[in-house]
Amino acid sequence: MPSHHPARSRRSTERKGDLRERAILDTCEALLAHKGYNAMTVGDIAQGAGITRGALYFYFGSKQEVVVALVARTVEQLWERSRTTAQTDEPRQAIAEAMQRTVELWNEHGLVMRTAIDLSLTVPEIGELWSHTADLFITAITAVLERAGIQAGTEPEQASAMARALCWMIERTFYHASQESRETLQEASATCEHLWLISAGLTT
Amino acid sequence: MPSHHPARSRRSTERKGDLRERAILDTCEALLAHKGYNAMTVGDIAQGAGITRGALYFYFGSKQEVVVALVARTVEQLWERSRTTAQTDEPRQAIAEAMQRTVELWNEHGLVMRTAIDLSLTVPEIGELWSHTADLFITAITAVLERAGIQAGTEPEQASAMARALCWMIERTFYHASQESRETLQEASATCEHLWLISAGLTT
DNA sequence: GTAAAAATCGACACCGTGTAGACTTTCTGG
DNA sequence: CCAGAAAGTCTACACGGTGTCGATTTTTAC
Repeated sequence: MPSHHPARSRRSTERKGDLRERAILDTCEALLAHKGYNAMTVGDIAQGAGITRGALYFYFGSKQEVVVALVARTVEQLWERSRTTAQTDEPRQAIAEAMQRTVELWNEHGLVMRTAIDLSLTVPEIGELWSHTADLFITAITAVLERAGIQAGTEPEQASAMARALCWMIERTFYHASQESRETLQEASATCEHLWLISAGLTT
Repeated sequence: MPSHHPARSRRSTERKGDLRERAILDTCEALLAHKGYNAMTVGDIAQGAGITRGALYFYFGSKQEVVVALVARTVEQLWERSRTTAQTDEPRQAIAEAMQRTVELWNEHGLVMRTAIDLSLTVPEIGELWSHTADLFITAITAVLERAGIQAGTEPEQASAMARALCWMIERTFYHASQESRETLQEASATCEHLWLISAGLTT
């Protein structure tokens, strides 16, 4: 089994299998888009990637593992991006920028993100990945709220709990809106931004 | 096939099948609780209800249909209850009462509600049922916001859109919290209530 | 150029689904 | 009360998807 390349980044020339592995994930993403998780069969993925089922099992142990890898690939991009994004001090601006970034995220990766959310329950690995991602957002929102003067702490009416609720609001709102259209998503974003601003007491 | 009893309420003595039908749904609910939807097999349900797979297919056409019926049964209770609940004019009180009712709802039916949410995508019938339920909530929240002075309308920063976002916030927050404990749910409720109050401009 | 490692294939066993047909139990009306 | 119909139940089967295995071919490394 390939996978798990922790430190061997540039060992020898790229294995042929690495190509296939990517082809499998790409196919999986495409199939997910117009068949959905349940309808998508291991045979479909293999066929799309140009190999047989038997060969696919050389790379991944199951359909679930394929999807876990796909989610991991996407989510790592998210982490990467959020790490390299400039942090603004001014809360109003920070909120606007965060929402803008989130819209882009969902425009680009909405499908995989929705899949991740849907499978969080049934596939523990994905649940892990997604809850870690959510934690990053919650931490960021908490920081903005505190900077805007909301009392720090974990009690129900303090920054931490509020940030969590706002995170879920954004997740769910974007989840639904991203199934519609870009315009819907943009409007949903405006609404969320507005509610975030109000919650932070920044409406004067 | 039984089911579809629109107006024949008290026709003859209760059919034996009605008993079985309820037994099937009860078993399904129980299995859902400690095996989850995917792990639960039609054979499991039949066994739990004291019949064979073949007999179960007399009542329901598939596992999905069983779960749809279970969700429908639960959701009808919700509708029933929300219809018979007193409406309060004073916004602050209306919000407090709504949140209290919602906590009770999730305490009693959390499992089925989470299942409904999870399957909304894959089972259109359930998606229908749940989105209708959400609409009831959104309408109610919208009314409260307007009464509290938020401008009516469907633009991103007006009552309707805000209500939708708040509804998703509550749904998702309760979804997660109800998996933990009653205390967590109660705290989550307090946070949501706080955010709802702030959004309605009722914090003076 | 060759031997080990990587990749691929086809066949198989297993399990869950849904259907069919025969059989039994329960109701209903004369 | 009893015969025919309706309701309920069962066993057996066919199908489709999953995951495994051993044999075989291709690629890579020295």
